[in-house]
Amino acid sequence: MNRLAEIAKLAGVSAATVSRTLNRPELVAERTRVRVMNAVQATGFRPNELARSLRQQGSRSIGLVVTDLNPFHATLVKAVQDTAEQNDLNVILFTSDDSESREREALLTLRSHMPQGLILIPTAHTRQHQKLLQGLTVVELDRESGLTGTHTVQAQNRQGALEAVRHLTALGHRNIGAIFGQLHISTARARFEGYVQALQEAGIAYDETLVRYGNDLEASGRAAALSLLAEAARRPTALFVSNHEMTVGAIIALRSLNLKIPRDLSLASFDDSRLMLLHEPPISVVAQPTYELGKRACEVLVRALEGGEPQHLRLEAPFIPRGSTAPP
Amino acid sequence: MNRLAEIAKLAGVSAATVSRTLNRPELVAERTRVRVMNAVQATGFRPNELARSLRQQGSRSIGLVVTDLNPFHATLVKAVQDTAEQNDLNVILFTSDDSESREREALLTLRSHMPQGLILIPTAHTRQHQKLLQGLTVVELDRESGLTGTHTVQAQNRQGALEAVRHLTALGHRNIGAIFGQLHISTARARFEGYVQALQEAGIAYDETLVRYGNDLEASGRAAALSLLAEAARRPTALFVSNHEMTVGAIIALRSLNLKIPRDLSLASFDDSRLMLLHEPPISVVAQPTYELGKRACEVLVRALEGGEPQHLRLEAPFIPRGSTAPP
DNA sequence: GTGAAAGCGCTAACAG
DNA sequence: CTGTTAGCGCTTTCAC
Repeated sequence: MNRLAEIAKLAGVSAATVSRTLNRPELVAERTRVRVMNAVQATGFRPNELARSLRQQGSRSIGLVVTDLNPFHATLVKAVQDTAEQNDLNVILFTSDDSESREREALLTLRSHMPQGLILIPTAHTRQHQKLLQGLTVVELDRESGLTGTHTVQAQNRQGALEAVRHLTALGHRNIGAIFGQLHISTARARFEGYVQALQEAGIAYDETLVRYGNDLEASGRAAALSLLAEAARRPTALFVSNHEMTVGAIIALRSLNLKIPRDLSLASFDDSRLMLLHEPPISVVAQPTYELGKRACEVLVRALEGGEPQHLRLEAPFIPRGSTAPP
Repeated sequence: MNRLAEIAKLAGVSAATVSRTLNRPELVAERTRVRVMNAVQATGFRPNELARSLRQQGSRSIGLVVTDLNPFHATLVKAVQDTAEQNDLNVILFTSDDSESREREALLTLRSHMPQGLILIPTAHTRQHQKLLQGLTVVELDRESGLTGTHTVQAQNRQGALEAVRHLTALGHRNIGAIFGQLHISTARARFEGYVQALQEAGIAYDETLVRYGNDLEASGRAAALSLLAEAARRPTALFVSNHEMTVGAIIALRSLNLKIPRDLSLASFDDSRLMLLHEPPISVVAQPTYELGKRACEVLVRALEGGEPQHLRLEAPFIPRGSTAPP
């Protein structure tokens, strides 16, 4: 006997009535409703979500695919999770590690769970997985893949980078090194454009020997910083690093070279954290509203599920000058 | 027509045969198998997990309930996630925030998804949720609740704290302040015991005015440190903080009091991170093998699902002395 | 080695 | 307002 039928027997009604009481109580007579609810309370009954989702052709779950699980992503996940819970949704989490196969696997697995929708940090491979997104409400978070029909929630990456590098040029820096992610990732591209624009505004020629590209992980930031400081024809007096993990790598590199911030090199970076704040000196950063990004992504998804046009949110990412940036 | 039936038609067999081909290919003739697999490949078919789980009375999912989602937990989650994926399991994530209602909600929701098992960071309320764990294979991670029949995977908390405080006494400290979590949490209790033992070994009387208790979050560490340094009858010359977030809070407190580490106060803490490593001076820590903890928890769960005695793993948490600890 | 049929636990039409 | 019935997509007997 299934659980629902048990309750039904206990309350002396049919299974359908129990189901109705739980899902559309207004259709049930008060007397009956009370009787059923008592039985439900007494047994601690919860309908089987699998059966319910199967029957309803859709679950109360949403997918969340992140590219990694560093502190930035953890905050995003927490925000999505909290917001989902408020909307009676639960989250199936995947990590793609920016890998094509893991992303595909995540999307395939997700689909087989009949999710309501999907919040996704897209990767370079997302476009080729377009078919797997068919029929799903998709919110792209943090980055954008260029796919049409999806919603997007991201920071004002270009503007943030622009302000950071403007700050450096205003301090008098002319040789400004920079480390970005791969330029086919929208965030890296936007931050790169902000960097270039700030140079232009200051009348500084763009010099490709001052720029390196990593993969957003710490090790690549370290390698990029070492390469930049060892090889650059003109040694930079300031460094702009476009994500948190690579900044950590850069800081480690600077220490190994025994360079003092900001005396030997000014450092400005993307993504605030307590590490950046407690560093000596504190690091000047572009502060993305991380929790807010995740929260809004989930809210956009919820609204989208109720129907509506694609939404495209861009949250402000203010630059916060701190002790790591000084005149050359 | 359901998807399975579609494949069946395409391959000219019955639905049952398609199902067999996917799940128990050895029962199917080679010729048929090839034909079915071709149809599956061609269409990119994935069986509906909901239907499958319902029919099989069990899903391929495991629950993961963490108390928070700070960097420590993020690493645990990633480890569990990675290991689960290798075992063809997927993870349903919940955050309890150490709250009774959120933990109960998580367990109720989880049950309705027919999970294989559960990895759980227990809270003070887990014991009263014992009924909700009935029939589930449970691995307690990081902490232990005292429930019987569960598996446990945790660090050697007492030993770690013991070594840290021994280090402080060896340096000559006699007034050693300490900040712990609530003592009914097993990790806090074990670390407290390590602290007390180290004092005993050094012939130092335990002084309760030197001890504070927080809730494992940053703000409480800050408050505890301020209280300790402002009010303690004998001002401590060293401070042991028993978790990462509270250590961050303590560091902030020390700065606000303009106390220099280790000149004015030695600091030793629990949980390594890049923040601790890059802090100036680097913080001496008890380094839990965080990723390993999550990985082993998942491995224990997988093994437990195949049957077997309750396992109780305790991983070493070595103390790493760094620049934040010095003679008084 | 394969197909027909039943059923996992639930919800939605349809009667009454 | 409530009960009966069918069926979501799959797997698993049970025959053949």
